[in-house]
Amino acid sequence: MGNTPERSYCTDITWQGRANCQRCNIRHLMMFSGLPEPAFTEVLKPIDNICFPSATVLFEEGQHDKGVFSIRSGMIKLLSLTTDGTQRIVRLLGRGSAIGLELLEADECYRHTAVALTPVDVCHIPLDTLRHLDANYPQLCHEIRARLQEDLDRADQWVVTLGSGPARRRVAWLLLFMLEYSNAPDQDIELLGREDMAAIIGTSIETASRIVAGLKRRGTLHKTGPHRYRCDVAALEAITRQG
Amino acid sequence: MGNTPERSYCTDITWQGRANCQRCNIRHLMMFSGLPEPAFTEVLKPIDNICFPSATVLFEEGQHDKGVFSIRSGMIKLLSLTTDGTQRIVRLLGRGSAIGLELLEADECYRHTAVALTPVDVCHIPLDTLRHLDANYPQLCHEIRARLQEDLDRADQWVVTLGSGPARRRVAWLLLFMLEYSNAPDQDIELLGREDMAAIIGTSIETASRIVAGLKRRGTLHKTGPHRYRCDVAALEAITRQG
DNA sequence: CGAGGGGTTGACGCCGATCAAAGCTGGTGG
DNA sequence: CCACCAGCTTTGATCGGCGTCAACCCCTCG
Repeated sequence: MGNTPERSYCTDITWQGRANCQRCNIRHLMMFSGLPEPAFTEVLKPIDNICFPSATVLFEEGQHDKGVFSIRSGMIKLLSLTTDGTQRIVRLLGRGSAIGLELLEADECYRHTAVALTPVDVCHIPLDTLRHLDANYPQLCHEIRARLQEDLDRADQWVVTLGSGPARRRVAWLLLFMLEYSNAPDQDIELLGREDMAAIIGTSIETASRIVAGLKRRGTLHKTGPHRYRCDVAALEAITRQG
Repeated sequence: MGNTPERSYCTDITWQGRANCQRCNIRHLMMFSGLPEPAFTEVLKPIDNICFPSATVLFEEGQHDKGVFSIRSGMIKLLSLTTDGTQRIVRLLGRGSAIGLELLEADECYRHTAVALTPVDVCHIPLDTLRHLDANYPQLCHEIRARLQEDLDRADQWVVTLGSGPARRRVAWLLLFMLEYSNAPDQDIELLGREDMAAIIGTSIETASRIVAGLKRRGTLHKTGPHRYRCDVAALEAITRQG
């Protein structure tokens, strides 16, 4: 309860407990940002703020009733299994995104498995709470709809950019997306593991590795820390165009 | 104004004019199905029912202000251009689907180009009309949200099934989707042109052609009319699993 | 029935999958 | 603080699948 309660309450990675959406310092990014004050007090209690370590499975495809998560920080992958047993990553989500909104529709079960790629800080909203708000505050439906539209745009973008063309070009797109998603201050990103990259661009692990290794040799990727690399954006964009 | 006005009014392919949503014989499938009666009279006039021949471009990526279309019959493809100039088809849509809902979000421009794959019968809803209804009838937002969720599910499914694995398997998936989308009474479908198939599964035209030709030879596809083929569903599902 | 455009097929080369092995790197415990 | 280990990354060799270019065929529509 010092001078910066908004920050110390829930972006502290060690803190776990009741969410305080009114004070939330990234509230403008979150799903409830447009709700009137009464809705906040009404809804405050059942919403939990939780931190999970990297690699935690938040939920699995086909499950239900676990509720919706709103991401405060960190990155989460949504994946499905293909008929040959390998995983395919369908979307990457970060700060401000919500996952599990599909529970609001009739069948009430998750369409994907959600796994943390980094330590994540999320708010958990029980389905009943969300339904209640959804029924009483029309503004929330618009907010959710906008998020679905964003997800849809992103999914379509993946089909177009990561779903065709030579593997080299797809890697370039992926790196550019990572830069964008992580809001990198300079042009540093934390590289994904090769297995995840392969599951995103739809190639073998070895191919992903060969291409990344090539980019490093050529200086397009320059190491700045453990798993961190600075990207030559111009070079990546060039690959995006020619191959 | 005979005995079957619902049918003769607007499923007649030669008729063009005012939409009559109240009498619409596929109204239960359409976006306005949940609206109260006053909303219908209020909204009736600005909505047009239109038929377009095959290959018509309904709108193009980046345009705005043309409004939203609700599909009464026929099939429409949504496509984007890749960086190398070839088209990539992102989604197929048929009866009951809406296209252009992205206009409701802030930037108000289409994300894709929409082209009729067959003769289509659509209702055209001006953006202002939709906005007005959206603001006054909360039920409509839920209806639209459900449609976005469906589109999202379909987009994700495409990434997983049509975005990886050998070309043979992708063609099998595509044919199974076509069967599902077209609600084929028996297991007949109208095959797409090879260029469209290639743009959906992300291969060259020749590869798509070779695979389809192979399926014909093997009897998995059996000709029943011009461009029409009966599918051996079991065989396609087998390909889906093994390759 | 006749033209035209899409569909099919062949030959060839390259990209990327696969299998296998070696090199790094970060984390752990002495 | 250093050595070591496990898992991840990188690299090599080989092979099959798919893209490309080109020619031919056939079906569809007028």
